[in-house]
Amino acid sequence: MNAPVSSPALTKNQSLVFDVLTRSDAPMSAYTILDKLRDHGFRAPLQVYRALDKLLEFGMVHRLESLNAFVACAHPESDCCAKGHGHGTVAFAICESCGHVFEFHDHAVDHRLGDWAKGKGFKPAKTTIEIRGICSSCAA
Amino acid sequence: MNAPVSSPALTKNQSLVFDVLTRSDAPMSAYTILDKLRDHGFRAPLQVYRALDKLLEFGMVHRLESLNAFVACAHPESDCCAKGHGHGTVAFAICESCGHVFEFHDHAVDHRLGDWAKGKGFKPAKTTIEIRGICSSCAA
DNA sequence: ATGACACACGTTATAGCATAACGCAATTGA
DNA sequence: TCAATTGCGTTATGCTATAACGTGTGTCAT
Ligand SMILES: [Zn+2]
Ligand SMILES: [Zn+2]
Ligand SMILES: [Zn+2]
Ligand SMILES: [Zn+2]
Repeated sequence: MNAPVSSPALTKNQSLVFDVLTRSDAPMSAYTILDKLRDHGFRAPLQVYRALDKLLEFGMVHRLESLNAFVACAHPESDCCAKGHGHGTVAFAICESCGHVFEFHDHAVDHRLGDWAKGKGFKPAKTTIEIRGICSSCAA
Repeated sequence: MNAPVSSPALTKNQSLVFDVLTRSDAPMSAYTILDKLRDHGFRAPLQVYRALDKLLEFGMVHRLESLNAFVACAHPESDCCAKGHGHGTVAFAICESCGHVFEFHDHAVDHRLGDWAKGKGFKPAKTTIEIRGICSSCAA
């Protein structure tokens, strides 16, 4: 199993941003994070974006492209092969009702897309998989 | 095979936007489209966004979430099952060097994600699959 | 120590993406 | 004729992200 890219001690700003994201039960935009952190001295978007850049680099946070928002990494226990983000592509299911995000990894999908790329000579750098829909709780 | 949602005759604005997208060999942002159409009387972003909304609804255009940009639909011939967008999820491979977008459909991926959703009781509404990377031409 | 460098930080300004809200005109169908 | 619908144009606004500047701090080789 590959290790994460790196995970040095977080700076103050990085910790603050990560804590806010971890406590949230839904994705947050950079500006929402900013508002949550004004009491802690945050004044400008760049303070958030710079922290997010690092957290993304460390694999501790994910960006949801279809929402322009961010979530703390939350692999389910079963995704042993994706621990630390050292391997494979992560997929997200996003409930449009409650906002909850399910993060998972699927080998078959991963390999299948990899095969397509190989067949075309396409070199993947980053793959985005996001399913928008309604979660079981909200559908009930 | 399912038919497209609908494809009535396009209005003038819709045709203009679609033509610009069709002629382009790379995705375009709404504002880039706007600039291309100033000579045709376009003055405001809404004119573009309203046309895009309809074209998306007709399945003639796709939005690339990871780029905040749009492409004309371009199924390869082999994707017989995805013609007209009546079935399945479309995936995109986006070259970060030349900007070219490859659109394709993969049953296995589609079904695999569907199975995950079924297992979780999640009702998918729209699925985004985008591979950012380098195409074979650019890697050579 | 001193200088060079890397890196996090703070601030201001700007760029880029998207929609709200208003009103008008043409079309359609009762 | 009279709604109801749809497309259109305009102005204003909001949300997302980065450029460019300078400051402070720690590390490390000289
Ligand atoms: Zn994760
Ligand atoms: Zn839900
Ligand atoms: Zn298509
Ligand atoms: Zn290329």
